Amino acid sequence: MRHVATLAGVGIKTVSRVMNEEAGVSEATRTKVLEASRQLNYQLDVTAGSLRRAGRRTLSVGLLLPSVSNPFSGEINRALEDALSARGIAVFAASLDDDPQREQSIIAAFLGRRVDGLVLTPIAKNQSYTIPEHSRDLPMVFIDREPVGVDADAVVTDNAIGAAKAAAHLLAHGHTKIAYLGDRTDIQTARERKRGFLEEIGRAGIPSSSVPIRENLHDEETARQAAIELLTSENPPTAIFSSQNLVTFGTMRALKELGKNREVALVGFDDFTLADMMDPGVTVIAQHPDRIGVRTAERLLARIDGDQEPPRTYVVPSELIQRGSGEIRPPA
Amino acid sequence: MRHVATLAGVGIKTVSRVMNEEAGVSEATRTKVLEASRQLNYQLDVTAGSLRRAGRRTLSVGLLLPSVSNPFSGEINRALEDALSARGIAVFAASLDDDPQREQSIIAAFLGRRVDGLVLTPIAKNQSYTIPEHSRDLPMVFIDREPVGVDADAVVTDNAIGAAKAAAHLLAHGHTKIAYLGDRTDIQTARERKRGFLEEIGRAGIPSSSVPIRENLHDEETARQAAIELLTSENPPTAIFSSQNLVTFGTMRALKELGKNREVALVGFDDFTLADMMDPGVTVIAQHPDRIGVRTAERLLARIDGDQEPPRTYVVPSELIQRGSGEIRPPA
DNA sequence: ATGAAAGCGCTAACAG
DNA sequence: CTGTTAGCGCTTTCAT
Repeated sequence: MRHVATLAGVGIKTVSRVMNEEAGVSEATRTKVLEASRQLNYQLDVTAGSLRRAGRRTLSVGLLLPSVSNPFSGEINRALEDALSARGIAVFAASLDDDPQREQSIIAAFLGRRVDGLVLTPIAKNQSYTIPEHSRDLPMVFIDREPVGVDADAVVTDNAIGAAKAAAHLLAHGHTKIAYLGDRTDIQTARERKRGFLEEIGRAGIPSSSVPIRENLHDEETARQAAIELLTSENPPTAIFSSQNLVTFGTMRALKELGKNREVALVGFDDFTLADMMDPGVTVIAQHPDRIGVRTAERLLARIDGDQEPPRTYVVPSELIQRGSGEIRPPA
Repeated sequence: MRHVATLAGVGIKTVSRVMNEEAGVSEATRTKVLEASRQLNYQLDVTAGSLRRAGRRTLSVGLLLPSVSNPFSGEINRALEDALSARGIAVFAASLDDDPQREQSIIAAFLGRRVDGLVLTPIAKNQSYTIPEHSRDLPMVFIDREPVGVDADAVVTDNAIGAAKAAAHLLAHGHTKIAYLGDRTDIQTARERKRGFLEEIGRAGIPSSSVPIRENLHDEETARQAAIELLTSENPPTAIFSSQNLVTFGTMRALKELGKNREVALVGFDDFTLADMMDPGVTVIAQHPDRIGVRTAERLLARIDGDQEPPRTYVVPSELIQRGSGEIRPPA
């Protein structure tokens, strides 16, 4: 920057003004500076500037995801990127893998980079989210989980309502024996989905004690086994609601293996690629990770910009997508 | 840091040494400093340090992807994260969307953050990759594309060999009329795949002029239409090789619509989730984005560490995965 | 409209 | 083994 100033024959502060597009520079000097910086291939150093910038803004935020390779996370990452890059904010993403220790060190690493904000997406099992005391005033938005011990915004899917929609849909198609296949009970969203599902079943006058429930299914294989057990029991369900993608996949496998994929109805929570290409197409309660990401970005930016409203939780509605599997009727 | 030094009753440099785990600090003072930093919730500022650090390392790298929401990109991103975080290096990822303008501004943004290296993943159509002259000596690794105009390492899949394997597989199952459905011809990898495919066909003594070829298919819908045209022509192919995921999806749709999914063989380039759940399971030439990512990280770190070897291209082998669709035999 | 000086938090270089 | 000084590239503050 000094070099540019010298070459342009102006003070260093003028160069700073031009590079930051601040007002109060005559068009003539602006041109001079721009020309000089072009000649020298000069590029403003964002990080160096952060050292003195008001509020020490680094123009970067940290994003904690289950894994950057997970499709749901990817969508959120992308939506966030789009919203934040428009403001010149870059995002550091990191994968948690449900490992509390990893979580700690990632948060520490992000704090060490003085990020302007944090987005936390603990969709899976992880319980901790121990934000260091001293960074409680860092702008933060939680996704899919109500923050505990921190005052912060959250953006969540209407898990209970979505699950209730699934139940209502199956009930409307004549099912009365609908099984619930769920994720680990220590996951808040899983509990919400179960609650919504059972409440809707209850509203239909069906005692929840008669609902086949299998929980703590954490991967395709355990889900598949649970589904097979259910489906081969003496009084098998005529429909299944699966609370999460991997559980849905496992259930699909079980149905196919047993040749029941066209007999037993299935509604899964969470959409996935090629769901419409399955046999039959899989009816799902779709979340909208893109909208979640957009809303998250909006809240994070508001907080970064000094919004002092009391934190609240924003709900992004889910959507029932009919593709065939959820419209199968029970045998007469 | 000054505060910590004062509290611990030591010089600021000693604190720096402790925080950076440098040698030459007595255990006693080390403990004192650590205790003080704990009391003050002190966390080393990585970016501030970069200002004076040898080589001005920012301990961050930039990653340009087609889109962070694309599964292939996600895998690479993840592998990179794992390898780099072990060295305390954080990664900025950004999505290109095949937009050369966006590419330019992202590179500029990364340079403005003084990243220690760049990984460029231009899997798709994008042609430009105009790296500014002055950053030619920045450590850089290209993925899936030989760098043009820059001396840099590249990590690629064995596209031609993989495609040849697909052709050989179909030939071995008795097919002689195998169609090629390909992506845009301005994409290097697409050309490579076509070449490998046709060469293998040629080796079998089949004139390439008799091979039905449809190219410049850039999404599911155009691929679907092309496949339908081919399959409803007077002399339809008995097998199809699709050069890329979206093309494979479109082809699958076409086959299903025409009720030919169990008659016409299909091998797709690139693996995808639930490929085994299709009817029939889809045989693919799988790439290994994780291995690509690992190798990329290894090269990037080597360059960052000063490796001066002449740049070269590293090939990661693809793998044929049989799932049913590729093992369909032609009608007798 | 422009610039000079100070200093952000840190590390390199050099003392001691 | 430890500390002092200088200065990285920038923005703030305050002059002019």
